[in-house]
Amino acid sequence: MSPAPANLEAPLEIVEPLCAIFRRKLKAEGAKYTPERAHVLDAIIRIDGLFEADALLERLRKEGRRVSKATVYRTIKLMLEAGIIQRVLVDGEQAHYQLVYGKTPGDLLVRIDEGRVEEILVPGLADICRNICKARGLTLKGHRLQIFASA
Amino acid sequence: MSPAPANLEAPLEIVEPLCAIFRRKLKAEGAKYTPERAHVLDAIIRIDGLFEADALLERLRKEGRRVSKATVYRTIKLMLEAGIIQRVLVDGEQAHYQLVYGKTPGDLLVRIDEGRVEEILVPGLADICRNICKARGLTLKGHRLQIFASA
DNA sequence: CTTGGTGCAAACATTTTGCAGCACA
DNA sequence: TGTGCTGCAAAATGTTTGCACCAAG
Repeated sequence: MSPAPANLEAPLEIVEPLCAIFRRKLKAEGAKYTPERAHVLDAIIRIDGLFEADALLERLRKEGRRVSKATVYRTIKLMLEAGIIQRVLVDGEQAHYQLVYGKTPGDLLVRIDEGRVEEILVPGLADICRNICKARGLTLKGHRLQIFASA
Repeated sequence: MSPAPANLEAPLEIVEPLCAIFRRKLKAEGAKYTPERAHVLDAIIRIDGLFEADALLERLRKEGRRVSKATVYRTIKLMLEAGIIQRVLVDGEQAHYQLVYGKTPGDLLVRIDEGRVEEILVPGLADICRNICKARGLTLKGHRLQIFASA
């Protein structure tokens, strides 16, 4: 799977509902917007912050949605391709994902003492990265910053 | 396993050979500096940049060292604890590691078009992170930055 | 002897895939 | 009737662990 860079530079249209983006993507490749996919998207939208495939499945089950693990993973992959969510690497154990609302997805402040992860904005960082790329004749495609801190 | 933050603030003694650091750590907990562990350390030292457990094992095998997968993983864990190497999250597939020479381990420039990863230094970034932490009453423990770029 | 280390193979956790049956145009 | 979707279970990865045997003090 691809590196899934955070903070992609291409800004998205903000106003269009995620559901519409997803449906358009599905339609574009002859796929269907099924109830299961709707449930997954719905659950993701109501999660704030990061989520894992596992937790997402559990949550769906708790809400009475009968969705299989396979469908969750398959839907996650579709939503990654659609640019609705992106992969975030937090630890080496499992993949974490986060919703990409029109906004530039943020940098992360990781509290290593309590394990919480907070999304923050580091002003000027994108410019710093852009300059580094420019100095090498490269184009910035995104960045990912994690700050580790404790009390 | 713990998050393994990069760019730890505590500077290390630079001059002491890694082998000595490793032996001291092993001795401190009644463990032994075996030939297998020496071979793993030696191979890691000669790799420049990132490596994966898998590739490390393959390399050892090619050099005629008969080391098992289990020993490679176990040795990697020991070296993580000793602070000789650290885990870097590059993609969701497998763990990557890099050697920590007395230097502060650098930030990463990831060429998404060709898959190469280059270690770079982003001046001032540690200060930016420190200020963000300070503003929240937290102590900076490290950071990790990946910049994604293409030609 | 006792302690720790090794290799192997089995166990694990996460993610992907093959397949038979289902749903809907 | 064909196309895609689903659930299930099996497979595929990457990593860890249990165990029997080996080596060194």
